[in-house]
Amino acid sequence: MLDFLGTLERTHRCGELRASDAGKEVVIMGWVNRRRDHGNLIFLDVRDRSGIIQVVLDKELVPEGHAKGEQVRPEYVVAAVGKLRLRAKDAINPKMPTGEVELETTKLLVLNDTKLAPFSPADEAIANEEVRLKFRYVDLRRHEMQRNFRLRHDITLAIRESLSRQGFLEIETPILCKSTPEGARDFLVPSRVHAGEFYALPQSPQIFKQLLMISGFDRYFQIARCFRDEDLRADRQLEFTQVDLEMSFPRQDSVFAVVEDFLTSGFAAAGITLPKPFPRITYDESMRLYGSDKPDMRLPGLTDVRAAFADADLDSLKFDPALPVIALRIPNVGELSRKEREDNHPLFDEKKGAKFIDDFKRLAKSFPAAVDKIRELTGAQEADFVIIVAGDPAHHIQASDTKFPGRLSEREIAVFSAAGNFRVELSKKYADRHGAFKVTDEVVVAAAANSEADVKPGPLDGAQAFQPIWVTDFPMFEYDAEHKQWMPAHHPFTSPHESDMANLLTDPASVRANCYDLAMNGLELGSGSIRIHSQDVQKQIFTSLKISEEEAKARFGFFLDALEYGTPPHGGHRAGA
RNA sequence: GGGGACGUAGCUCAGUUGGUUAGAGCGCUGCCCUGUCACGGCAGAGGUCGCGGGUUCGAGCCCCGUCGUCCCCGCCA
Repeated sequence: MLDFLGTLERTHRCGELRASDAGKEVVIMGWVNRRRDHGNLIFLDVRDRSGIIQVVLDKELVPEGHAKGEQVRPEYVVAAVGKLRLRAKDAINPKMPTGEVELETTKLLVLNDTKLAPFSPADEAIANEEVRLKFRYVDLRRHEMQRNFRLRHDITLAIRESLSRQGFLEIETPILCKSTPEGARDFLVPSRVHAGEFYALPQSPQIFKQLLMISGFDRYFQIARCFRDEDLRADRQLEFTQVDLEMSFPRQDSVFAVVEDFLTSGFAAAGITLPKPFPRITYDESMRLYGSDKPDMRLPGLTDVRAAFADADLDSLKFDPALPVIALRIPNVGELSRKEREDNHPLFDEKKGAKFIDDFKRLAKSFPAAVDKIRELTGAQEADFVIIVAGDPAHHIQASDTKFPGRLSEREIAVFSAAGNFRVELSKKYADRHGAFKVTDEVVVAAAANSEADVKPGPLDGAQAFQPIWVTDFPMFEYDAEHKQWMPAHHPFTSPHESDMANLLTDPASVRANCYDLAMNGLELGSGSIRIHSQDVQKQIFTSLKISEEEAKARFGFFLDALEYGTPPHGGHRAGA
């Protein structure tokens, strides 16, 4: 028989109770996490979103309460009334935040019973995804899930506060809308009124936010839901959330300052301190130093050691002398056996037209002078694992050899990125040995522990663990070999560098974009650009993309019209949430 | 669209070369227990080995098909 709640009111959340509350008359309500029945003495762990408190039912003192405690099972909903008391010294549980106290119960109400779910929120091992989703409401009772939701709330609140403080207005944009030509497949919603026609769900608020700038809202942001009907991955969902923003009259620096502020605020809400301002690197430098446009800077970068080799050396090693010779080193990996090295071979992508030498010892025997020089250039220690990556003349990839002053050719990029990918794969594989990722794990664990308490301890220094960096000056276009045409690397509204405009038609590969990514630890956190605000430039871009006027009109018509009605210079950013 | 792994008790999983009655831990049910906190003790229930077909004297195990789940590639401007 269930009890009625009546006029009883909760006085505290379970997890909030501390030694300083001892002596108080307390009413708590929640779910039974575990029951420990000692016959005449029963302990109930009662749980709500704040945590767990031990409720004691003594048959001698409260026979009715004890009798109810005997019927109670895990996940029953109960209310317990009584006096909070300090536990005896030898009964203190240092593993629980509430472990110094317990509730000496005078009255126990059973508010609801439960069917037996296939798993319990108190379980250590978690059930498979399918079962968890079917019983989502039970799964979400788990401490870890409650903590994640809370953390997300804290972070988005901090982001809203930061952006609002910086003069941004949060504005919602339509969900049911016209299909816009972005990269992914649209989700479609059939229209009841217009049979046979469909609404599309937005892949991002890109067009809307640019329209808002044209409308004079000046600074806009939105924590926006985006929809893309593409195949899933473990870290990719059909609907996801972005922090989306756009501002008028921006310089690139002003966008960076805004993003750095909301991001550091968000991390601070998770108890992690990021140093401001974030470092910056151009796309070309990033390719040169990390072989990637989203560098992971927790480990040493790449070193071009071409100069260490005489031309004759390169010839006998069958390295392409026109391309960089790259040393990549991963600290403290130690010496690898031949078998271990062979197991690593599949991690290297030979299709990029590059080859490698991973037997540094043998290289030292044949080319001692070169190896000395490499050690000097890379600062490699005895215990470091060093691999040489170079262009393979036998494996020429299809690429133009055009080179621009101070910029990388496609073929160079191919070698750098082959080395960069290898660096990342090997870093993951030998994470235990170099230990550079461990710092991150430790900070994450510590931050998670912080977020469990209502009052957070001091912030953690995440400077070593989380290394954000701006990557700037991306190429404007990428060559799509399959369709034999130039494609926008970002999107077609990204503005080109003013100084590169002259090459738009003659030499698309050389044009840099006012476009930037924010990378952290080898992941892309977000990206953005300064947009095109002039109809003129926009037309030139379409021309170089070989998009005809009719086609442009059909695909972006209303947006191009809008550009003709007083569009301010504007730019923005979006970041995954 | 392509590739891989998996599917055995409510949950997490083991099951050897194809061989008698398919196991463990947790959970569940009953009984005992006044200081536990992943309480403990005793007893017990619980299985269409995803499904269909085949090979075999004999299939959880081998083969074919099928369904489902997860992961990866393509895809995600």
